[in-house]
Amino acid sequence: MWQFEVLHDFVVGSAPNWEIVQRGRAGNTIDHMKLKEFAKQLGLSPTTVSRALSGYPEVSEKTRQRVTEEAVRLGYRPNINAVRLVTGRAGAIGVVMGRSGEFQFSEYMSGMAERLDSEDIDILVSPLAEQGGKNENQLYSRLATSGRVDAVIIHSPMPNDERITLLHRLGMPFLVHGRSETQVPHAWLDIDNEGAIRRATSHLIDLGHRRIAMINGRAGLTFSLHRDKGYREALAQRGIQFDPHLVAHGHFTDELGFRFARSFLEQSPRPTAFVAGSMMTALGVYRAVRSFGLVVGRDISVIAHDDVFPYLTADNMVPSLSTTRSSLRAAGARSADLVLQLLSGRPATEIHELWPVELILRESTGPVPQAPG
Amino acid sequence: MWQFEVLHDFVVGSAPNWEIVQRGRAGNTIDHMKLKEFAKQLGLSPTTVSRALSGYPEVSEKTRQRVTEEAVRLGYRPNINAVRLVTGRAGAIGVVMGRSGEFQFSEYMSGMAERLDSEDIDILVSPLAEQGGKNENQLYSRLATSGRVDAVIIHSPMPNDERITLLHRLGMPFLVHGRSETQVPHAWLDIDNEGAIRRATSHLIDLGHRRIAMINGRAGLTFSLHRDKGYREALAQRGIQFDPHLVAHGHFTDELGFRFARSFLEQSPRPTAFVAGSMMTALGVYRAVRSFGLVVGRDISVIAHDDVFPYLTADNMVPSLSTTRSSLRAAGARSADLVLQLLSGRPATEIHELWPVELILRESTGPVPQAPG
DNA sequence: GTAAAAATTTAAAACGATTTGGATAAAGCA
DNA sequence: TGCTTTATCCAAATCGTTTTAAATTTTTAC
Repeated sequence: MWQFEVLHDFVVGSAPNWEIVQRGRAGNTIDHMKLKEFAKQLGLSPTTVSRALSGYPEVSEKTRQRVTEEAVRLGYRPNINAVRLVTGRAGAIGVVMGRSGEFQFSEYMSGMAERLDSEDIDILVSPLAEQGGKNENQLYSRLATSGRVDAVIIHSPMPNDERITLLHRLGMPFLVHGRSETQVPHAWLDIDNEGAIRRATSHLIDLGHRRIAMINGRAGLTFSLHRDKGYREALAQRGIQFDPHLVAHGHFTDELGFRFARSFLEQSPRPTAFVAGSMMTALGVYRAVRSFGLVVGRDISVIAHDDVFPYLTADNMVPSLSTTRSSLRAAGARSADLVLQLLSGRPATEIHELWPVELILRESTGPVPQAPG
Repeated sequence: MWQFEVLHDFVVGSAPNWEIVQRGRAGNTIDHMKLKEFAKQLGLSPTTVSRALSGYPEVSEKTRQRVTEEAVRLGYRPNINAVRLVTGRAGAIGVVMGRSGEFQFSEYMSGMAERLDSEDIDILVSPLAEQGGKNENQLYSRLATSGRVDAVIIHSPMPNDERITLLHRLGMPFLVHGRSETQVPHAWLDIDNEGAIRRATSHLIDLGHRRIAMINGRAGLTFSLHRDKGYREALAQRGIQFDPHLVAHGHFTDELGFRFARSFLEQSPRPTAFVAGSMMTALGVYRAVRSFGLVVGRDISVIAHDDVFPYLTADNMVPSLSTTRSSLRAAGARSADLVLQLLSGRPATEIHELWPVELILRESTGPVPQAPG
């Protein structure tokens, strides 16, 4: 065994709060041209200028042309905070980031950013970092009533998600990334987790596997339930008895993938195939399989769900990993799109989108070995 | 070889822009109590109430007590957009998210969120997604002048980073996560990349390694240069000739880790040790080493830099991975802290923080094998 | 050529807070 | 007590837009 040596600890200091430094109007050093001034330079009234820039019809095309051109030339841009105050719009979509800091998060966000690039809308990541039920509700409530966002995106919903009821009651538009069974009408975008896992499981059964282990997401979340359902359906269709000892729930980490996989492989007879919840989980499963002196793709088949990350691809694993695949980035982009539709008045009840999931077979899946165990 | 089968494609529709639906004051369904109303209920003037809530000294403690209590009871909260307009503060810190969507991003953000939880400040992720130099400047400029943020955080700086000059010129407070060599004074928080890699490399040399390959970050970025410097220094100290054929630059993906490592291992004599830029890179390196029928920790030593991710840990790799380690989450939290200090008036020139990096030795590093090549 | 209709433009009133510059009440001092 | 100082509180101005309601100009219709 090698030496375990810690040479340094890093130092994290503390700091004073953001105190009031100077009273009086603060603001940035940058001083913009104001509407009044700009209008005067154009020889127009502020009203006309405002309308011209906002694209209202009461202004002649010739004037609008001139106004927009001059705005660029003189560098006039409306003060966003004044606009927000008077219109009541915030120009931002809220996303709540949990303390756990999921690695999927940035991929989804990046997709959103891609779509919002052309709009004048920001993403507000709200540091509502508390965990757990009650407090979390309070925090969503604060976000919704804070006036900082025009809409909110809810992630990882549960079948009966209080956040949905809450936001609906508060009249805050929101999109659920995932699904819920609440009666409350709500817009959602989800991938077909049930179908994906059903197909993956069926395929494994087709290959002769009978003991198929399933490493699912956190218990209680809708997508975990859907995946569970798909898994059970596939088994039931082929008359295979469901075995609760072959199912586990938890965060998508390599650590849990490893631990769960190991505990499954210790069983006798051991499973001959795994359905893994994420790429990280799959890494753990691969490691566990190897630690038993077994070979993925020959002794043990593995299918994992892949959200398509640029930094970790199924094709590159050894052996290459069979996956159910759906682009999280695309989902992020489309989510942003749907939120914009929501804000432009499309009723939430019309916004339901279920994406099919690809099943891509690679080297990690194969026929069940002749003499298992 | 297994079948490669695509069963479905997902469908991404398009959508109309966020058009003007109804004119007239929009706003949310939620109608808050207003200051005037609230003040009247208390029998006080708006001025006093405002001051009481903002913590100014001109109000008696007794009154302040009453005001804050009643505010909670009656649910009064100042309209944030009115506050923003009048104070000129935005109550948000801006972060620009590149189109590439680094996996490290969410960990850093999560750290920021942790620190900002107690403050009334948001993180604004600006969908300034364009790539490349010129355009990116424009986009930073827009963010800085938009009035949407009070400060900006710059990531992955270059030694002579235009963004720094730009933000300084615009008078927008900012913190550099990383370092730069610009003359422009600026606040920064960085880890000691040079020292970390110097130490890692030295350690490998101590173990007898002479051909040490280095998979670095993207070329031109300050931290890549620092790491390069540390690497070269370590070699120079021991009189080992620097070999440019043993150095590569690129994004931190398993793919590049694999490809670079393979190309190095094809050389003769081949390297006996690797310094890898990130955990993902390390995954690729492990894979490449195995693909040559070699064993990490015996034939080939590997040290990688670890930003401490909850979902992928060095201890769990097989063999466990020796790392230079520094918590990105902690850096995020501290960054938020420093930005708050900056906003409260602490001069940028005083805010320079260099964090030492741990070197943690595990199983992936060992003495150079007797008959290499 | 004039009246009515349509197309432009505008002055002034919001939006909801903070801050200025005073006013009032309470406390301190001779 | 009377005067000054200090501790509280307040009315009105301000932040920079959008929107209302009304005024002007231009076009159309007869």
